[in-house]
Amino acid sequence: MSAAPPAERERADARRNRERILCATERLVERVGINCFSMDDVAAEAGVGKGTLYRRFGDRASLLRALISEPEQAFQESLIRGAPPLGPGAPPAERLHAFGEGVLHFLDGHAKYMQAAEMLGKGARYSHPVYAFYRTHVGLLVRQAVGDRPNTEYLIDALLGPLGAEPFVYQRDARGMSLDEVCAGWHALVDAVLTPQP
Amino acid sequence: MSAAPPAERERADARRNRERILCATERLVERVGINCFSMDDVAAEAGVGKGTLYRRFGDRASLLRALISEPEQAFQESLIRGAPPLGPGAPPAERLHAFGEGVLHFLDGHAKYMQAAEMLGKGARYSHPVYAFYRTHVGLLVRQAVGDRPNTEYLIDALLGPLGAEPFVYQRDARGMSLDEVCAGWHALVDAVLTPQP
DNA sequence: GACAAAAGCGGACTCCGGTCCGCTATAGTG
DNA sequence: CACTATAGCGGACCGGAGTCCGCTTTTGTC
Repeated sequence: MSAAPPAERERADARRNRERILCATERLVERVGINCFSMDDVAAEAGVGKGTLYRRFGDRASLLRALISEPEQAFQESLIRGAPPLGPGAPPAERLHAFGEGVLHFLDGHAKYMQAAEMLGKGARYSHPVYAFYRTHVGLLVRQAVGDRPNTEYLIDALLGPLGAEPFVYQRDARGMSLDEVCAGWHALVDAVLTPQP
Repeated sequence: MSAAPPAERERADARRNRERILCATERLVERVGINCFSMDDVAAEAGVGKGTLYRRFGDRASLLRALISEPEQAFQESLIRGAPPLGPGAPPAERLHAFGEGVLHFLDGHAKYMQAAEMLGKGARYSHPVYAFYRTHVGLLVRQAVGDRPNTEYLIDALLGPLGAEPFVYQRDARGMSLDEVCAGWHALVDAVLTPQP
């Protein structure tokens, strides 16, 4: 439970409260579910004032996101510097396949948080830096794989679409697809997009 | 301004109030923008009580959706019974291209409402009947075009992904794409998905 | 037209996310 | 250690979405 970057030097009480808040939130999520507690509940459970809560985590979505920022950053790290096929070294098409599978596995483990975070606050998904990061990554791999073609920019977004939390949860929970089935679909989509048109 | 189905027989005052509410909402949207008025404002502008507002339109999202239900239903109608290539008669691949272009044009005209409606209320997009309808339609066309292949279900969702209001607004407003560019992207995506794998 | 059932109405109320601002603890400085 | 500037704290407060329930209007019946 650290999960937030002590950007510069962090005051002692601030650090203490940050950790209290994150622990309290985790406890509440586990106890009553991610949508069944208010921000006041969090503040009370953490033993801090509401203002403190909001000073550190600007809103509910950010608070939930903070709970998974550690594994999320680890995943991003492994895209840039990890072992192939996720990291550099493998052929681009293979890395692209692995990227989607990685995201889907991540979602499978943290869907609750991701979905809640994506659904709060307008247009959260596209305006969040993580989308920009994924977009750059996928764009690079696509161009490495098949060169620059018309509509590449559009196709990048089309590829990223089903890697969002909301579509994933829909496929898994509403359509009853297994993680493997979703991954298989992803691979089919990647193959379709990378296959040259006649 | 009728836009709501008088499912059975509708009481006179109810009808009067429904129309008042819809008109008032439209006026407010035009005057201050879609996100800058409260439900109380609507009730006041319409000269009805808040309870009346909520009795008829269960929540804010439904109210906004009701404002475009007429053209939306017309579009759906033209998919089923309209002239080709949107309606029956054209080859399935062609109909699929036309379908996406139709949706994108519709979005371009009604993005405000669609986006607001999709972003309010959790998971609105996938649980809304309109998604099921589109899904069935696209599924039919894809199977008519290329038969039943593995992962077809996944690919249907992948095709529908970029036809949502949020991705469209992102592409148009954040990425600065023109409607034509977005449509071109859609066609490329359809071609990619329909092209047989080597 | 009188009556009763029920469909519809309206606004007070609750709950919650997010803001504001006066107060307090902290950490450098001499 | 005393002093001070300031980061951090906390809870009263606000505005808005959605609920509740007693009251009013409508409509069908005789």
